[in-house]
Amino acid sequence: MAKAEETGTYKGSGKLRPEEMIYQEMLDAILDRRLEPGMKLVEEDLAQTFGVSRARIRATFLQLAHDKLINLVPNRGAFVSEPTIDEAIEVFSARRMIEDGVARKVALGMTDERAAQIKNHLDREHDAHHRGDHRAAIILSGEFHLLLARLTGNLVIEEFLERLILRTSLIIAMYESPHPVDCSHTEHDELLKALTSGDPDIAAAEMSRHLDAIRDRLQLQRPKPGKTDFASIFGRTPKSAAS
Amino acid sequence: MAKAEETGTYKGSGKLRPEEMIYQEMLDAILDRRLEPGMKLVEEDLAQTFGVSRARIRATFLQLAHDKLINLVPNRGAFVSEPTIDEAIEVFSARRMIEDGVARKVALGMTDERAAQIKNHLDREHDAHHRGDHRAAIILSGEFHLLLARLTGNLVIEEFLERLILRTSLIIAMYESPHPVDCSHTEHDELLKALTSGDPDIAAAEMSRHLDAIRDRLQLQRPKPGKTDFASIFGRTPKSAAS
DNA sequence: GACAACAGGATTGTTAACAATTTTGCATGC
DNA sequence: GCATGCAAAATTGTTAACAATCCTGTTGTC
Repeated sequence: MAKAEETGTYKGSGKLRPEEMIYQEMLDAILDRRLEPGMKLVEEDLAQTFGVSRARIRATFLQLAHDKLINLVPNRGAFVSEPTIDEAIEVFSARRMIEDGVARKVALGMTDERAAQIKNHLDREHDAHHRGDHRAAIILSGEFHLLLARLTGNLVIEEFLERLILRTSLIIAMYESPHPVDCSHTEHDELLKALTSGDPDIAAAEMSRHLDAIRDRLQLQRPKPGKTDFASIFGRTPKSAAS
Repeated sequence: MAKAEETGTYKGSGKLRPEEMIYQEMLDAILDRRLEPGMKLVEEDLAQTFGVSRARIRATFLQLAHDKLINLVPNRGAFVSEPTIDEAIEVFSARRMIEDGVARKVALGMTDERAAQIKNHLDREHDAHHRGDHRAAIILSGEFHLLLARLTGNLVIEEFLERLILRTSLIIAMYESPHPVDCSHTEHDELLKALTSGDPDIAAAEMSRHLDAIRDRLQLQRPKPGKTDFASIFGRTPKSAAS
């Protein structure tokens, strides 16, 4: 997961491994849309950019491809993933299936200390929101879900959900509605309330509602069947072979 | 997933890609325990065995490591995973969390055709069992769960569960009780009954019960804290520096 | 006899060069 | 003008050699 703050320090002690560093950098670039969906990733160029050999770039590609963040085509190369609408819907559906269970488990194992931990995170979310730091808000929003996964105490779930959240971030970056209406942070408040209610069914229901809400805020219509509509992009009406 | 029958033919048309072939072969070997947990995997040896370069073996290692089937230690090499008891328990817990949701979704979307599809698979399971084909039974048992995941229509869930099932197979291979009591196939019958009941809660409960049962049939005690008990293995009492 | 230092061998990590494939640009013909 | 075919450039796929690291067995010292 991309870090909300102090990006660049890894493992604390300054002993950073180049492998993970490159993965992180490319990850951040993809989620920031500095690398746009569909963009070709040339091995040699990246190798020179990062000052490493092509072999390492290749290994990094395998990792990113495994996380579905890039697309590896034999003999053609690597491309930043362009999740389709169907894929986007599937990711949200998968998250619902898993995070319903997470919510149930967290609700059942709730303690005062854990509630405070969640509350603390919510404060940071609100803070970022009031600062107007949109990017930090998105990242913290993802980390909220990751925190819940961690509270289940199940590393398997945590790791898988981390990947799904990354994919979600890419999907949001790609399909985000132009006028950002991320009222998401208030929904997290509701979620905390449901999680502390003690009723796992309520918690699961609230989680489902929240994930559906995120999905529904996206522009997951289908205005891209076939070829790009350049006419609307450039604000013109198509002319047939203008003189 | 390892194939239950006709192992060796891939993609039907004879156009087999060496990359996937090697992954499959190593996968089968690990699940068969021809490659035992903890065993060192030397790149050069494997490269010669498969007649490919070390680079390809390395790439295959990354895949297997990502699926947690081998362990990659920097500067030391690759080792067949030795899932700890804690990890085993976590995997089952994770599967419960996910497959509860799967069971719910399948129960809600059940049709006669799908029920027949499941029934058909169960017949194959029973058949393998009556033939006494233990290996096929284990594989088919895993594919039963994969079939349910496929019936959710969610590729994300399907792929993740496929990996978890592979891990489970390794865990079973490692912790299986000596006297195989895989009465598992009757449990799958129960599961089908629950899935066709129309009540998602019943389906989820039955799935939980089933997964717990598999786990509880394993020998997940803790008789391995520290070093191996050679004395019991060789049926002797330890002597202090025998003359 | 136990322990530390050291050397040799084995194995992984990395780099660079070469081969195969795809893409691109251009010329040719209709 | 447009499509087809060809050749060159760019890019990926593969191999082999070299460097760095780790393991093992030995030697020397206390």
